[in-house]
Amino acid sequence: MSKPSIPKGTRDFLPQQMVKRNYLFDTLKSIFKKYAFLPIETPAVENLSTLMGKYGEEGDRLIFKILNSGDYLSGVTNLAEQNSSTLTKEISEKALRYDLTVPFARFVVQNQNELHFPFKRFQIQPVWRADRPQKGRYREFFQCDVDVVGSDSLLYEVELVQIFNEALTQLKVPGFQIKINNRKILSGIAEVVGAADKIVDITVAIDKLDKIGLEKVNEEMLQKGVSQEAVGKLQPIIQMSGSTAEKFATLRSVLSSSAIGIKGVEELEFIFASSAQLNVDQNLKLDITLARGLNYYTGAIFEVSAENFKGSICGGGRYDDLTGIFGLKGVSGVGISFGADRIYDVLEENNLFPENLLQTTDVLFVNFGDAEALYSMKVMQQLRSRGISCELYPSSGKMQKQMTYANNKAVRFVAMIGTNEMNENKVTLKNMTTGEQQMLDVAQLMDKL
RNA sequence: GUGUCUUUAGUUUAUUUGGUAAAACAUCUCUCUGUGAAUGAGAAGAACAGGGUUCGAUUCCCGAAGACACCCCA
Repeated sequence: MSKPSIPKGTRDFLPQQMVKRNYLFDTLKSIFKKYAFLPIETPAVENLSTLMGKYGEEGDRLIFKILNSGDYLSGVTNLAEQNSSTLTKEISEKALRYDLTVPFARFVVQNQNELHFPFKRFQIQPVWRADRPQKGRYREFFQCDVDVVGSDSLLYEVELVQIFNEALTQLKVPGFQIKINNRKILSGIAEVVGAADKIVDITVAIDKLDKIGLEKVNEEMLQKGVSQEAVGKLQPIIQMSGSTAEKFATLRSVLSSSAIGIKGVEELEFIFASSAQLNVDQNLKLDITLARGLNYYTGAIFEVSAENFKGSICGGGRYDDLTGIFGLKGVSGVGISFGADRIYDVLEENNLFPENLLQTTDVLFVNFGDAEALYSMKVMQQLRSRGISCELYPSSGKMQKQMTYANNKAVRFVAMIGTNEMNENKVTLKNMTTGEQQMLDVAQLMDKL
C-alpha cells in the first residue's frame, strides 16, 4: 500500500488550525462589513480565456489548467506540429482561478445590470498557482479581497489604507508596513528617462538597492539595456532620501516634464495627506521601487510587509481598464488582497493568536446504558436549545475510556446520569478542571454552564 | 524555469566500512466494567510498493517525491 498524500503546496487543516484560521477570517470579515462591503463568491474554475493574459507572461505559466474531459486529443489538428503552448489551448479550456480580482472583473461585467455602482465587495476564497512552493508560498491559498468598482475617487484608496491599518492592528501583525507607489509615477519615470519598455527592469533593479548597493544597481540596469544617459537621469530618484514630503519634492522636480508622472505624484500626495488627517499614516510608506507584476494596475499600488517575514502579506492597487477587457469600458476599480496564509504564518511564528480560541464541547454525557443514554439525550436537547454544546459518549464502555475521551478533547464538564440520577431527576456534574462534582436538576445545570 | 538539501512506524529522531532496524511521544489493551490528565505491564505499527550496482542495499548510484533558496508573488 502506498501512503496517501496530497500534492505539494497544499495542506490539510486540523481542528486546531481551523479555529485559528476562522478567527483570522472572521476578524477580516467583520472589518470589511464595517466599511460596507458586500460578500460574493465566484467559481473555483474559470474559462481559461478569462484568465490568460491578465497576469503577465510569468502569471500565465503559473495558471493551473484543467484538461478537457473525454477524448481531448480527438479535436487536435496536426498533433505533431503542435508545441506545448499551442496545444494547451486545444486541450484545455478551463482553469483554476489565479486570484480573485480578475474573476471579479468578469463577474462585474457579467452581472452589471444587477449591481449598483460604486459596487463594494469582499470575497474570501482559495486561489491556485502552479508555483514552486517554499516557506510562505503555497499552491493553494486563501485571498481575502476587498474591491470597489465604478468610481475613480481617491477616497477609496484612503479607505483601503484605513482597512489595512485597522485589520493588521487588530490582528496584531508585528511591524507591518504599508508600502505604496503609483504606476503613473513609474510611467512618468520611464517617459522622462526615455525607456518606456524598460520600466520593469528599472524597478526590479532599484528594488535591490538595499541588498546590492548603488553601483551594482546601475550595473544591472546597463546590463538590461538601459542607456547610460537614462541611468544618469535616474540617480536623484534612486538616491532619494529624507521625509516623504522631501521625496515628493524630488519626484516633482525629476518628473516635471511628464504630465502623467506629476498626476501620479499628486494622487499619492492626496492619499498621504488624507491618511495623516485620519491618523492612519504611521505605517504608510512611499516606496517607488514597488512595481508589482500584475500588469492590470494603472494607479496606486499597495503592498504590505511584516517584520521578519520575507515577501508581502497583502497587495493591491487601482485598475482602470480591467473590466474593459471583458467589454465594459470606463469602470475604474481599486482593491486590496490579504494573504491569509502568510498572515497566519506570521501570527503563528510570533504566537499572536488569542489563547481561548479552541471551542470544545461544553459537556460530555457519560453513557451508562441504553435507557440512561436516551434520558441523557433528552437533557441534551434542552441544553442545545440554550446554545450549549454537548455530546454523549456513543457506547457504555468503561468509565475510564469515556473520561479519557473527555480529557483529550478538553471538555469542560462531564455529566453523569445513572439510575440514581434518573430516579431523582437529576444530573451529576463534574468540573474537569477542578474535579469537583455535584448533583443538580436540569435548571441548575443550565445556570452552571 | 535554476540551484541546494532531505527522504526510516501516525509524529520526531537513532542505527550500519553495505550483513535481517532502535527509541520517545501518540494510538490501542490490561492494571481499573460510576470517575480523567499518575504508575506499571503489554500490543500493533517503518526503511520512496521505482530502477541500477552487489551474494546481500535502509546505507552506494540513478530516478522520483518533499523542503528550502533564486525568480516571481499572497
